[in-house]
Amino acid sequence: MIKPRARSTKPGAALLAWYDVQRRELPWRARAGEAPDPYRIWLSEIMLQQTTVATVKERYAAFLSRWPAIEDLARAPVDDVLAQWAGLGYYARARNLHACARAVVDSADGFPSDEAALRRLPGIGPYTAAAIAAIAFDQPCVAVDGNVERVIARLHAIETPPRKVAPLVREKAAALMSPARPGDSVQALMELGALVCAPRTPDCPACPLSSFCAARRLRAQSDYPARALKRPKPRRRGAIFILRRGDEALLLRRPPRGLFGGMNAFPSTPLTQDVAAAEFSGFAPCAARWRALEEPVTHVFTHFALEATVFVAHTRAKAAPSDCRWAARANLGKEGLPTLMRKAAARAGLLDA
DNA sequence: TATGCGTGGGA
DNA sequence: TTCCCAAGCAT
Repeated sequence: MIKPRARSTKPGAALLAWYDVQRRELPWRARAGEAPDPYRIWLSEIMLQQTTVATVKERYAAFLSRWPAIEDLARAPVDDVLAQWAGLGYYARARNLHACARAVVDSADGFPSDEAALRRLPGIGPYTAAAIAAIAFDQPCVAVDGNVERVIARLHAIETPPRKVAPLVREKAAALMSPARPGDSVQALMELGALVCAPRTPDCPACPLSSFCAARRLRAQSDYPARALKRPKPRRRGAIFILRRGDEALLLRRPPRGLFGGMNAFPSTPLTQDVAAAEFSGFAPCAARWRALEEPVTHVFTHFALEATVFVAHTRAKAAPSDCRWAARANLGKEGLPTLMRKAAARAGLLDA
């Protein structure tokens, strides 16, 4: 008795057939048969770096509405772009986005379609360069993101540790690409990872590649991809200082780099360091009658958890301490504060929580 | 190459 | 509560 052959189709073709039916309508995604807009693809790819589709959907619409074309974005002051980005995190993305817009608009050739040229632009790394080249320009480039790595690692039961797995994943992903439809192939792999081959509970019965999947044969889907060992997240303490001048002005500063680089922030202890309560006063922006609010604000970053005591003081001084500026309280919402700083402002009763 | 860099949601 | 992690990049 000959076993019936389940693999009637090649995996790459099965993947595309699945994508043609199951693909989501996304604001930045061209509909079938429509030409993609490189500006929109690029903007979405930058926003989507380490950020969920649900979050990006909301922010993308507002961003695109404000700057409909890359020339508009290039013309805008970088501070406006950062303010619009506030709350999205990883603020270097916004600085690089703006720098990239200016570089593209200043160049005679417009938006590059070549992976290598894209890779040279600020904020565009290996994944994003390949994704833009494939999706916006239909070039045969293999974009490997977290989704693709997971799909491929399971498909081939790859045991290679995460640090060294990239070349193999890339090779296996390339084998799934359709030469006729590179953009759709790339998106299909990512879509499969997002909708079916999910990190925790893959829906294998719904997967077009299930009959090819080594991890499924081993009944060990959750063992792939091999995960890096995690280090415990340090807990740090710090203080945030909110100085009020009368009822109309607040003291803000912009950290030049690092955490919240370029963003508006209240003066604080160096938040990436653990600072004991006894040391707080040494970091206040000026001498004043600082009053500590009862409940600290807590915030969890990628690499540490913070508990910050919020201090408030009033002053009548006109001059702002060095590195700082006065901002109208009424504009606080528009200034574009990072989420932690919004929490602090809310705790002080200056913003709605 | 290992680390720093935000935030929000789901299990 | 805690953990995981989401279309990564720069240095």
